[in-house]
Amino acid sequence: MRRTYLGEFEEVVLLMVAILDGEGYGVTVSQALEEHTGRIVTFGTVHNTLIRLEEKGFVQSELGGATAERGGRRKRLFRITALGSEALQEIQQLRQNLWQLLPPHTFRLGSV
Amino acid sequence: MRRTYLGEFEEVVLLMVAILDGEGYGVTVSQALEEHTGRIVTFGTVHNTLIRLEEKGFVQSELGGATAERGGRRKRLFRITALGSEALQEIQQLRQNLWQLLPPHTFRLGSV
DNA sequence: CTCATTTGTTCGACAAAATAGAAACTAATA
DNA sequence: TATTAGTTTCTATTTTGTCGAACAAATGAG
Repeated sequence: MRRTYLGEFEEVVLLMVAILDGEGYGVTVSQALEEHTGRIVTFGTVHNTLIRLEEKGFVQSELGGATAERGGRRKRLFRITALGSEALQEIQQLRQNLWQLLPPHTFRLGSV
Repeated sequence: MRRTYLGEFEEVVLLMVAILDGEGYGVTVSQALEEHTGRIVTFGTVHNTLIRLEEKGFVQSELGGATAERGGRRKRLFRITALGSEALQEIQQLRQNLWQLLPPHTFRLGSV
């Protein structure tokens, strides 16, 4: 099946990583996700997705240095790769094109 | 997993159904898909997705009348429902908002 | 110095979606 | 009426999406 596409959730998470611009890790991504999309998911969910994105080469991660804050394990910070932003652009472009092709009445009230 | 979101592929297929404007069924949707996205999938793949979309209430189907063509079983024609077009708009709107938040340098050459 | 607490990460499991391939139907026509 | 082209449906497998809990490290309190 050799898929290379971005899944639905993967895409949103990738977008969040890009938005967080280097400050993204399990916790911040979950928060941003909730804040911007209203979607609530567990860390595990986010982290698994992050790992899968990394396997696909869409993000890169590294352990952050020791924090100054109280307690806490070292963060694994994620950032988007060139491949990742290409994938994002590609899929967005494709959808944009498809939207152009929609018959105008599709979104009139009471279309069904 | 109690999902209500549109999956990645589901969304593209839903878009195709809307574009085909009442003429969409297994074969035409696969063709349109290939034509517009370059993505090649089997009828079975498309049909399964169509059925799932119908279960979710995003499309509606009915059997077409007897064809005049050489043979062939009656077609099951699909069209998008109001709920379907709402879902489409909602997810597109959300992504549009997220794109606004992307830091400008995300798409500069050599960003990684 | 050691240990409970805090803040994170990772693992294991499983449901749903994506996908392929082939079987089963159906109706027009030779 | 047997053939056959055009479609739908069934079955099986891989990926994604999702959760819950186990595990790990840094710090401050005693």
